[in-house]
Amino acid sequence: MCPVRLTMPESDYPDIREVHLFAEMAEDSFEALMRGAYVQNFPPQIELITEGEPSDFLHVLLTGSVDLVSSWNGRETSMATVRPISTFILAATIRDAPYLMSARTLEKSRIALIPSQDVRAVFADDHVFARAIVTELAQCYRSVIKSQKDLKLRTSRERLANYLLRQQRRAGGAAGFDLEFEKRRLASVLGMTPENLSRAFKGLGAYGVAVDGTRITIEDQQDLERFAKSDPLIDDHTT
Amino acid sequence: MCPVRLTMPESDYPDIREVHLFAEMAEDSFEALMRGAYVQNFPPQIELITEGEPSDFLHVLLTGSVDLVSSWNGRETSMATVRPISTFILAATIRDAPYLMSARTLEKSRIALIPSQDVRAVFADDHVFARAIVTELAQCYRSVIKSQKDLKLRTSRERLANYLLRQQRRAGGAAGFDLEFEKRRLASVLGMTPENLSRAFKGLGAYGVAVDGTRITIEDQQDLERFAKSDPLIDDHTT
DNA sequence: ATTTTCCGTTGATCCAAGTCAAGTATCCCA
DNA sequence: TGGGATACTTGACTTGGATCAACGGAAAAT
Repeated sequence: MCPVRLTMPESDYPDIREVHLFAEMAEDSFEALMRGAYVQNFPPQIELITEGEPSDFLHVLLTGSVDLVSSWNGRETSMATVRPISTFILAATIRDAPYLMSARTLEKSRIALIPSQDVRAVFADDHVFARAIVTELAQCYRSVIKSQKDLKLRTSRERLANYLLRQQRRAGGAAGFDLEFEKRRLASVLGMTPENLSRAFKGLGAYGVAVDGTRITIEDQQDLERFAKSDPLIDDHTT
Repeated sequence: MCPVRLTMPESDYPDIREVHLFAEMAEDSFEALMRGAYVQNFPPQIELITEGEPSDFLHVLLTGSVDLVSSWNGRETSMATVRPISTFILAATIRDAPYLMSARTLEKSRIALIPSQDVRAVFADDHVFARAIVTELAQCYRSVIKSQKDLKLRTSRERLANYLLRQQRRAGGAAGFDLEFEKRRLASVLGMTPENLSRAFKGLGAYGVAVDGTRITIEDQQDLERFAKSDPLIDDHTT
């Protein structure tokens, strides 16, 4: 059960380099970051960081998946899911402020930990890295705004319809595809209860959505699109 | 009715310098920014920028107030209210991406417009400015996350209770204070209808909240706080 | 002063979504 | 292979919040 801690093997460097944040930076700044970094393997369902605690490391998810959740007054909600390869809790690292979300592994995950102070030091040194951080943060900001609009402007059924279309696209665009995670978490991400998600799926049956376990088939693409009314200013998470 | 456009008078420099974003940067970078900048006076209820359009200027609100709203499928919601002196739509400027929100003056407002390309140019040149942008963006990001948690984890009455406590604090902490804007917009900010806001206020009467027009009096501070269960990870917008 | 307009409140009703409870399916593991 | 979790679904019910319509009051306009 106990995670194994080791210094970063150089074989991981290329993977990390692929992340936007580190792609363009100078080689020696990159190595300065990597020197202080660790890699750890975590089992599923481990709480990596806890809401409210101070942030000491920038995390880079190499393999596996991580759920970012927040809670208040006994309620809990899933804010986002992190997939490889990408960083998380960059904003807390930068501001040296407490985490606003807890992070929990969903499956066995391999995660690189870069000391926050190193990130800040290299930031001051390397223009290109600074620029990348700004771009990344602006991107994160815009993503949350989109998700906020989704929440405030749409009903749960509309959110699900748009989610399915986005997921379909990510899966390659075919009529049939699989959900990327279990329904209870999908419900939480979409801001509803599992029971309601079931009913929302059923409600979308009228627009040609067929569900079999985690397998989704969109039988009438146009009909669903007409219902969903996707909008790049909400649903396109690449800009 | 027509806004008057003029190059930035130097008398405005000190005001803008006060904004975190510009406070620490080198004098000549600051002046490089100001040289290309304009100041305009706008009447109330003018749409300054429109959701979906490309972003050409970073805006700095000098006096007045601006509402940031988003809409979809005929519905509209208020995402935030900007108060002087602060910038808005920084993320769109940085990413050179379309606005995700429209901006509309609420009252007569004086606004500085800094060409986005100048911001990006000075950014590359001035470490300190780059650092300030990162800090600002991280702050914005964390603000939206907090607001997202507020929305997903609380009922409308709980959101109102916490809003009142925040507003009370901002107004100096006395038991009596004024709402900073009209109720219909407050409703939209809190993600509910005006009718429901009325009822939420009435519901908070049981916890010692008295309402007279825009004047709020918190008669039993402890009782309201017990109900609101404020949490710095949601309600403290300074970290 | 009187009309107009707009904001806020209230009541009645409706709809979406959460809750509770039970039942089914599936997967894991002994 | 047979429990025993656990996830998912379904139904009945409750609740929160939206909608619609009407009304009161204050400010602006005539």
